[in-house]
Amino acid sequence: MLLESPLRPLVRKLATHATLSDADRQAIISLPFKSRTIEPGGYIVREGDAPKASCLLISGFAYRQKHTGDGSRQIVALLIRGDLIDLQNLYLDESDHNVQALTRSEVAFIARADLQALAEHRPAVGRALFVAALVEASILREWVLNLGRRNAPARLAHVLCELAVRLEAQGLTDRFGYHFPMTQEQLADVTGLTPVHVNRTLKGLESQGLIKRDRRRFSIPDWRALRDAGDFNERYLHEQIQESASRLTPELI
Amino acid sequence: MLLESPLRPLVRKLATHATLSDADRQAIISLPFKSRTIEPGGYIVREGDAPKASCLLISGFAYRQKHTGDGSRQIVALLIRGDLIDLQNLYLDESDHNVQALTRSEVAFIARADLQALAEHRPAVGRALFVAALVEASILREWVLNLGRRNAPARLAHVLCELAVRLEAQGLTDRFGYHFPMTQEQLADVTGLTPVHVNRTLKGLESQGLIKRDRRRFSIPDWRALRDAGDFNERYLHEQIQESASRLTPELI
DNA sequence: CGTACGTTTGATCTTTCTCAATAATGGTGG
DNA sequence: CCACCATTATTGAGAAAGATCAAACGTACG
Repeated sequence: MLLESPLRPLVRKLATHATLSDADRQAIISLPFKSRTIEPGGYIVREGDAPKASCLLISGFAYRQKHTGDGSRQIVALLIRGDLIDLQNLYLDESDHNVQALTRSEVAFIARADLQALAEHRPAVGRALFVAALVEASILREWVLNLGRRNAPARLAHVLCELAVRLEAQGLTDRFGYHFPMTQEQLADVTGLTPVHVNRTLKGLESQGLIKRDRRRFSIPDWRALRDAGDFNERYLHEQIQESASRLTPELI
Repeated sequence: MLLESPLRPLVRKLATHATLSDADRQAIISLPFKSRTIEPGGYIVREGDAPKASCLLISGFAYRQKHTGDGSRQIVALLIRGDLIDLQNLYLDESDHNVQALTRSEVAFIARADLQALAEHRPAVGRALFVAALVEASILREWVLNLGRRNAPARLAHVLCELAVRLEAQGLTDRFGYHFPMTQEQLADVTGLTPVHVNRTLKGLESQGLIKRDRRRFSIPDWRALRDAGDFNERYLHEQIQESASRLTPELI
């Protein structure tokens, strides 16, 4: 029924938060789109852009970021396969932040009008898109809490937990953990810290046995311990799928 | 045409981000609702709630907040007249944060089904609600940047600038400034600082002539100076209304 | 095998927090 | 109107988390 299509990850993403019939799924997959490959560091959206298309991430990783006037950078969202890069620009006419590829990424561009039409004709899809926007806002609220009220070890642990859950929902983890190719400098921009402090903190988490690292691959030997260290409660992710007994199999890398 | 109604502020709010016909406006104002008064500190929404109604702030001030496991608090959004308190709960089934009244507030509760129906039958209204959610996310991104990458004086200045712009859009400023009845402790929970540091920082801003204070009333003698100090650029608020020549008249309190 | 980029480490400095006390302020009952 | 109380604002002194500066070490890759 559902043929393999580049838009499959979008269906999977929307379905983690809302209910979609097979017809809805088929309609999404049938959307006309143009696919483009973006190299690491390449911009997908620029602040101030007046975009004509809405886009989504088919493969790879990306992030949203903003700069202060003096040039320091803050990453305000992490995007993984299936995430809508440009839900903002479906109805807003000027982008308020940048989106940059973390790895080589495949991006599907869908005309605003097509997506808007689909949302109107298929209420379930419109609702799913709305829900996606609401979930994104929920994640942002948790990030505000993370930055405002947690110290460096908890902040990092929290981000690593969030990634574990979101990547798992997209089938991007294996029993050894997950690969997330972010430099420590970028992790610093996620957590509002300096790269030096990220380095020391990461080593601290590792020495406590809360995480294991091998290059940019992370594994979580004891999910509960990391969750506690990061004060992580996945409620804010609003994922419908049932909690699996074990998150990541606690094995060595 | 448009009778004075408790739902008027909602129309005004939605119209700052999207275009609504008179019929749309009338339809919004005609929504059935139940109004309730909440005392300062009272909860309007509690984390974990499964709400049956969506609600909006008719008068007064409120804020969204979350707690960490060890009990410290972070305010993640400020709500003023006309703001939708509960857009989340229009389509999500479990609240991920608390909403608490800052002052005595009047809140209108609208049945989820009614608002959902309106959004479906009147695409412009549905779009306006979607846009409201997107703008809220945009503000959250700016807050993440604010908390992650700005120091205490800039953080506070930024919050005061945002309030000036948003309150002005709702007609809640006068030429002397605006009244925003938040304690320094609450301001600390907004900015991720401690109350003591907020106090010192506020005094610092005042001694530099960037703000004036009288109780919980703020005035901005030199808009440009405060905007620079707070690294504030109102793009992220996505307000359609034209920039007025002067923000707040620079006069004494 | 050299270059560029990322990671790690050390030493020192700043911002912000913590703890503690004092001063205003607003509201209340007499 | 006044004394009293609770809450909020202010100030000081010392401590701590995280930033900054600087250098060395690894690793990938042409």
